[in-house]
Amino acid sequence: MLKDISKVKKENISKLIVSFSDPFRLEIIDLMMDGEVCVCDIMKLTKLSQSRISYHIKILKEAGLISDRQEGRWMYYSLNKESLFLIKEWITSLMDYSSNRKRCCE
Amino acid sequence: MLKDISKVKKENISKLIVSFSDPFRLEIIDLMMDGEVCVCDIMKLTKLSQSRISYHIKILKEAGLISDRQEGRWMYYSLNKESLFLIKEWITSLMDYSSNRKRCCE
DNA sequence: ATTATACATCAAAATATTTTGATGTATCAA
DNA sequence: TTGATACATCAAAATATTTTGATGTATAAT
Repeated sequence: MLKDISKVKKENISKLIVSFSDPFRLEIIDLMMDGEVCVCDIMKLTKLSQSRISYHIKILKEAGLISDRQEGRWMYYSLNKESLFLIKEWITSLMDYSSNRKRCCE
Repeated sequence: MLKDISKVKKENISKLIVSFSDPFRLEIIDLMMDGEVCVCDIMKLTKLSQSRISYHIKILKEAGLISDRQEGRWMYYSLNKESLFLIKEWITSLMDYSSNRKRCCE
């Protein structure tokens, strides 16, 4: 088991991964890779309804995956590199551990 | 938007990430980091019911995240490094893209 | 002040996922 | 060949997530 990644961190990871685990949210994340986006842009590009987008945005925000910035009536959303790094780190540690497997039930 | 990661690949990623996105599955994955495990081990270590474990195992397997190997009555499960690598690659590309953000709505 | 825009929030309905307990199947041991 | 073990599968119930449409709030333009 992972000993170097604390319980707290694992819970963060869990939330982050849940936030990733929806196809529409993946799509939104994908849009954000070109830079900041506002809800209006996401609407134009995805054809999802406004409240539906707001809902998914909220989940991404609560997981800490994206940041927002207000400018007048517009909200700009962008990816949080630190959160992405957390997940990457988690995956990396999984890979490291899984490379020296033992046998069980013996 | 990501251009170098194909649609097909993205759908795989989506399935992989969904398979990650459950706390019990994360726990099972965590157990697998010490090596192969059988359902009996997971039962002992997590106190989840057998069919419940089977259900989650099935999801992990269908996503391609784990492999199985039968030995008599025992099924041994282990993490698939290649799948972990796929996710890692995805995260990496997200990070690369998100480092040169543009502004939208202009 | 009034109206329009951009978005958030809410509650109800729709949908999807998970859990449970029962049953099924294959392997093994006696 | 009988019974036990290890696990898979199934259908129903429980639970959680998502969607919808309506309403709310803040900003901005007239």
